[in-house]
Amino acid sequence: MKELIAEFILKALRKLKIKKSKEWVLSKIEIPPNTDFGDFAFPCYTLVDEFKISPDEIALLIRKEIKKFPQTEFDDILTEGPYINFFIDRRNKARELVWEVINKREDYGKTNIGKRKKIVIDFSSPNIAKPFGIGHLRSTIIGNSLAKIYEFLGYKVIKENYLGDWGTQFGKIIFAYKKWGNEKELKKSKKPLEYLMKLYSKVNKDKRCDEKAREWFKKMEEGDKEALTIWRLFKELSLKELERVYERLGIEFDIYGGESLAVRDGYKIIEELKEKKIAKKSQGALIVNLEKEGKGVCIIQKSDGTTTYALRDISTAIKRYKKYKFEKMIYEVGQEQKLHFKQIFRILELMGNEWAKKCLTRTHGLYLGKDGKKMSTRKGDIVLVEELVDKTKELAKKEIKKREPKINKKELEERAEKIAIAAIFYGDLKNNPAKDVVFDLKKFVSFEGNTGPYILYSYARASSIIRKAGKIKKDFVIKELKKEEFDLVNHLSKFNEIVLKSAETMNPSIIANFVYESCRLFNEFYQTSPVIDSENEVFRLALVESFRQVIRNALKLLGIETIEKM
RNA sequence: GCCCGAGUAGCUCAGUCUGGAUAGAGCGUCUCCCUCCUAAGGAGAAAGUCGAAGGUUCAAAUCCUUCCUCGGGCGCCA
Repeated sequence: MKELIAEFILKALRKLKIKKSKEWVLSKIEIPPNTDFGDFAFPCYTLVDEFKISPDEIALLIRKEIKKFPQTEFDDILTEGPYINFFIDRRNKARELVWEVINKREDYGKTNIGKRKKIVIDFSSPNIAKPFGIGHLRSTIIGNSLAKIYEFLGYKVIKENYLGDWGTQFGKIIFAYKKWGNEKELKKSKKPLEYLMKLYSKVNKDKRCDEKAREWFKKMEEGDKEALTIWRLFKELSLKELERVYERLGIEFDIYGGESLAVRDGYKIIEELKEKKIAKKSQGALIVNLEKEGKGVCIIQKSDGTTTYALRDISTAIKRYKKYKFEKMIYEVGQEQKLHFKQIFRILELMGNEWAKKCLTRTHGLYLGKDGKKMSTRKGDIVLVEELVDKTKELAKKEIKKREPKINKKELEERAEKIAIAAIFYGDLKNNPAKDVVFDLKKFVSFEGNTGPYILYSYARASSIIRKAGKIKKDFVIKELKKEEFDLVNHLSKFNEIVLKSAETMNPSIIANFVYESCRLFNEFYQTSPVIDSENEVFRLALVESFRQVIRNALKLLGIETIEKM
């Protein structure tokens, strides 16, 4: 369509003795901000130098020429100030869109640009010495969404949960456990991680424990039996709890990796780094100095001989490349780790790994406390993911009961759970990942406006119409197309380009915003245009069905499930 | 000090990459709409020096420069 417009404009310009290339014209054609203005527009102030008259007059002149050409593609061509606005055959567009969505179903919006090339996504990756707090929720939700987006585009995605299961913090916990804890209490405790957590915060309060913690960590690295037995016990308990949460959230991984698996190969890398003279000794530690490149200093091995997470990350990256030969590897991590990964990628490159440039980070902002400052485990303001889900779920239950007092218990539970998860996932994903989010439970749990429940509610309304109307037919004739109908159609037709853009920018919020806008337009349509028993019933039903399909497809990419009733 | 982010309505944010029509939403405030497919909804109103100043351009929230504010990072935490 754009091509055709460009040709018309070129032809008109030629008549008016102005020379321009087709590329130039194409680059100037835009889509108006509002469908009232038309479907495509050509701005004429781009031609003031050539014409030496006002842009409004240029628009009139060009339009006059175009009007002379025989054409059937456009419903209308109008000028509005300096713009020439083209109106396409909207009924035709509506019919095509609705057919396409209904025929393609869950494949609507899919492409195969990925061609099964591999993308490794490292996400969630919680520190398992701590309970699963909302600090790790962002990575979990965003990473999960990115994985689904790339899969939708035909990539083979490998989802890896790279557990923080090694390091000095385990030394701390072991020390604290040996000093203040015991196995009986740990096993008795319903939430063993909370028990460990108490020990952890106790040990953090006392700086004098750091030395002991490092000693215990050193023992772990040296293979000390007692240390490793305790460590294994903790890891097992953590994993159990984590898996339960992941299941609730509907999140799956292809692989549970972990730093502990990277230690052995780490020693080989130390040798390589020394040999290639990339790393050197400094103050007793082994470091790679990247200060000249503005990337600071990276510590590879501490002065007591223990490994660092930098080393383990390098080791893991190499192992992954050997295994997958990935096209891309994305680390979904907090922004505070940006420098760390810059260092890792650079060191990999210095080691001669060409593929280092295929590694990138998708960094997200932090959840901040109400004071606008970082929330920290140490301050004790940790919010557990399960607690958050439970609280949100309680609220959802209340709302459901208001509307449906007689609902049976099983259905209530299921529906409330899905609403809660939608609220939490959507509440996160609607934000640009790069930005910090102030954590406000009230906002998370809010069900009005731009929220997960609003989306689910809109969907449920649409489903209700379909339920009552019965079968959808495709043999409709659109007599008249209302603005609310076309705006919805027009918006739904952008789904594919939205998915591509969100993949390109690794930003699921683009899809979330698309979903919101779709629902807003649907609700407007819902309010103004009765479906059942209307003159346009067949078309409107098909449109409602298209809306449902697109929302389902889009929400799936965000890791959110729809519900039919609300 | 240096390096990354961010600064848009009272609050929370879209829009900035790729400059163009009246800067959009939600929450909150005010006014309407359930004899009608789910009011967790819709319509309308009030509310903006787009952090500041320069610059580029026919045109700047958007691009460039400088500055200010906030957050994060910067050698043995991850």
